[in-house]
Amino acid sequence: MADNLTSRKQDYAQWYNDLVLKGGLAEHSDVRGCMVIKPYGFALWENMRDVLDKMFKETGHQNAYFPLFIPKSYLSKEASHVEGFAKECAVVTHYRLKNDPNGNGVIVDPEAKLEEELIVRPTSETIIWSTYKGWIQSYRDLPILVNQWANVVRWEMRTRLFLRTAEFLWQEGHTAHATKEEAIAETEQMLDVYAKFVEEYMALPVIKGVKTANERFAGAEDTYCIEALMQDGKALQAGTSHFLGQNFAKAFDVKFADKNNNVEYVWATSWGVSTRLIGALIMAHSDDEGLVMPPRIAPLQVVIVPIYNKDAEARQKIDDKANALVKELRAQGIRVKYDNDDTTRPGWKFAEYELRGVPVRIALGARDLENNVAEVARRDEKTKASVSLDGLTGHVATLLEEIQNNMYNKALSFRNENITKVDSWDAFVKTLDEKGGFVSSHWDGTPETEDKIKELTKATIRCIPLNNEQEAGACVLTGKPSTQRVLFARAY
RNA sequence: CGGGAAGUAGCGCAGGCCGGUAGCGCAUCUGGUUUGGGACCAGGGGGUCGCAGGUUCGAAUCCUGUCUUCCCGACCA
Repeated sequence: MADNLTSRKQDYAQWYNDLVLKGGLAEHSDVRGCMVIKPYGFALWENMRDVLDKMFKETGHQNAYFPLFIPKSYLSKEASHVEGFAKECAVVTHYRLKNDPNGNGVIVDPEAKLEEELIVRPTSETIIWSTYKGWIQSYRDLPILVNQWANVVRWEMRTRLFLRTAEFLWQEGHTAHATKEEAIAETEQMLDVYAKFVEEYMALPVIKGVKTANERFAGAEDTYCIEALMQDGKALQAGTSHFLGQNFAKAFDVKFADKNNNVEYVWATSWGVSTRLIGALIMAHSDDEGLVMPPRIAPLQVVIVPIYNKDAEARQKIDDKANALVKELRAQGIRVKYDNDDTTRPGWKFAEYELRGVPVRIALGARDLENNVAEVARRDEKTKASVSLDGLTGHVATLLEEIQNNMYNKALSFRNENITKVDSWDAFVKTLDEKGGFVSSHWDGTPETEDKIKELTKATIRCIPLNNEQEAGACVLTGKPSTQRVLFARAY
């Protein structure tokens, strides 16, 4: 059914919006560019957050919390950093309101102007490095491996639910190291953590790579990224991990004495993923019937729907069996709900849980009980099967894993089919226009050529894949010599 | 910030050109019948038509301003 959903073919952007809104994940707030994440959407984020948080801790990190506000002057201490963020910062200029003498509610009290204006963090490198200065004197204070879960604000011109909002939730890891090698290893390790999370939990294959100078984080020496492909053929950066060199240590004068009593600047990394991942999840897996959640992070993994009839006794039997199933499934750690709300009918519930992307649905009626079976439907393939009630719990647990794998494999084939090697300019443009996806082409290595290609095609270099095959070739635009292919795509 | 579209009941929309007591579908509430893919019958409730001015005897409708949202661009996680 879902006759009120826009199809992907009709209007991909509208389809995405419909899913977010009608799937109950989020809605627009009264504040421009900001969204309300609804309980179902937040449950998804919590699941993602919990898995990531565990992975961070397993790799030796601790959580901390730094302020929302950053003194304006801090941002300007690192030149390229300020250049990257200055245009999108919200600024706090006053600390008090007062009653409008003209009776129009409240106004900003002009006498409460801040001596130094505060910016609302667009990211926290500056406040954190000014803090780290006080934490680090000796090599024995290193490394510092800290993460924070926070909200940040970037005043975007144009926003889209989850993909780009003025305020968003994320985590930002900020680490400090004694050596360059150790910092680079940390950067790579966290990229691997992200890739593992996105692939194994979100069922979304990614390409690990390095950004070109144009696409690099403001203030980084190197930006590593994971890039994913959406169903409309556009790429989406799913996470980034930055090797910051000594840029912030120098900007904030953070030095340490090494074992030989030499004073050196500290090496830094930062890395983050945001609620944008939810946008990636939606656009990679969902279909024209609604959301499709990967079981491992789905807020609800299984829903049981009773098929009642007039017979009160039969109804009681269904309830009893369903409640027993819930108990068994919960004991297996499966997130399950028994929806015996009698104000909606089964067909309505089927459509509703499809829209919300619940991986497995179990329907249970009097007829099933007589035959000792249940109807088990899987969301990813939209198939139904009659399954014996004996051992149903085990069946469901296996099915959830199968759905997880199937979703990953589907996304992987799609991704692989949409990486196209292209060696001529005409084919490059044609591939972008007609097929989309990643275009693997030679590039002469200059920012000028990258800019020119972006201007002509709107495609950017998404990344230079890690462990990229070296191969002599000619730049797709300029014909100048090149040593490797890079991945171009139009991107979110 | 440029181009386009739109704001009328919780949601989706009609009405607007041609000013005259605000309507439809869904949802909601009550009662009943139902329940294997978004049930049916009967009855009920819900609106200062985004906001602020103006024109007019009278404005959802005409005029001016303003705010918000969506789409397409520029910018970006």
